[in-house]
Amino acid sequence: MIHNQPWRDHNHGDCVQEAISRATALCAARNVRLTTLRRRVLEILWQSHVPLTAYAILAQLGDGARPAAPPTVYRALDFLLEQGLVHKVEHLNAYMGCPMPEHPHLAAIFLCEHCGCAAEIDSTRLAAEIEAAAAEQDFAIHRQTVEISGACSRCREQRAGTGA
Amino acid sequence: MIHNQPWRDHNHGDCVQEAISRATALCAARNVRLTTLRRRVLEILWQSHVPLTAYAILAQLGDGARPAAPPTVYRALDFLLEQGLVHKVEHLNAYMGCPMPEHPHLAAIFLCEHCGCAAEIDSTRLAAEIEAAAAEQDFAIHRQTVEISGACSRCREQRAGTGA
DNA sequence: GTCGCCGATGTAATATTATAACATATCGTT
DNA sequence: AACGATATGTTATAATATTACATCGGCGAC
Repeated sequence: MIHNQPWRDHNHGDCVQEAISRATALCAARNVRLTTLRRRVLEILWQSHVPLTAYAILAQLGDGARPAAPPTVYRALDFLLEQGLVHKVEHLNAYMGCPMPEHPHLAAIFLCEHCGCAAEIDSTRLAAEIEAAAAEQDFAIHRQTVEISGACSRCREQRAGTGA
Repeated sequence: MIHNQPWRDHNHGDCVQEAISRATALCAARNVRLTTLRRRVLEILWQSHVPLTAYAILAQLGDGARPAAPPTVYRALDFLLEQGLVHKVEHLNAYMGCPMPEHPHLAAIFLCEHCGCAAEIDSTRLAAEIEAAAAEQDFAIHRQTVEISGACSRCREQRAGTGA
């Protein structure tokens, strides 16, 4: 199942709104604090489907005068990662909002190298294959990363059109 | 298929020897140069099944007097990565030798968080699932990363034994 | 209420990972 | 030997992330 296809038209306001309301509900249910700072970081990440580096977030956190310091954003990211509200994109050393944070899951992330967009899919079969491989060697899974970089359909169409 | 299970007993000398001889043959066949420096880096990586950071390699490259400079090792790694002789482990910002460098392939890497060992498996079905997911959304794959961190069988047995 | 605790944030310094830019050396060919 | 191409050395710096300690702010105990 594909959870978002940023390279297809969509009402992005819905993405943002839903992400924030889910995060709010989830933190309330878990009795953890989605503070102003943490919510701001989450909002910044949801401004687009392009993953942002910690320092890109920092730049936006600065209140005009001076930018925030690194630990500020790394701590907020730590919290959001723990709660499953964001994923780290290892290929980019960047971070993105998770569209389905309610339950832990295998996040397979497709990354377009041209437009920078990231889409997360939830593939039951992919997860099952990994679990099977782990079971085969008696390996206890703690954390998984699946990232696929390449060219999304929209970018490929555009490039095909220009003969590129 | 599991290509190496470093947490099971094995004659590690065989790993090293085979890796070097395959690399040598492969570079000869491709008419690219496995220079002394590049081979040394590959040998350092094959000293164990624990992935090494670039700076850990650097420290070993130093000839006693002063350590080598970063570009030295990063350039060697670039070459080895291009030739498929090593993989980057994104979870660790580290590098490991590839046991089957002859053909490009999906490297699914299992990482033990206790002993540090890394094992690469080649799962046809896992690769097929990823290809299917990509095809479904008309995505052209360029690069893939699959990493599973957790506890290997040996470490789990040991910890079970101590009640930990 | 206010005292004290604890989690969250601010701040300064520094560690770790990676690259850019340019100089020098080495190899293979002519 | 002269040359071009590839590889390596060297210096500086960029980009990513963490440590350590100070301060703030909410919240319960009393």
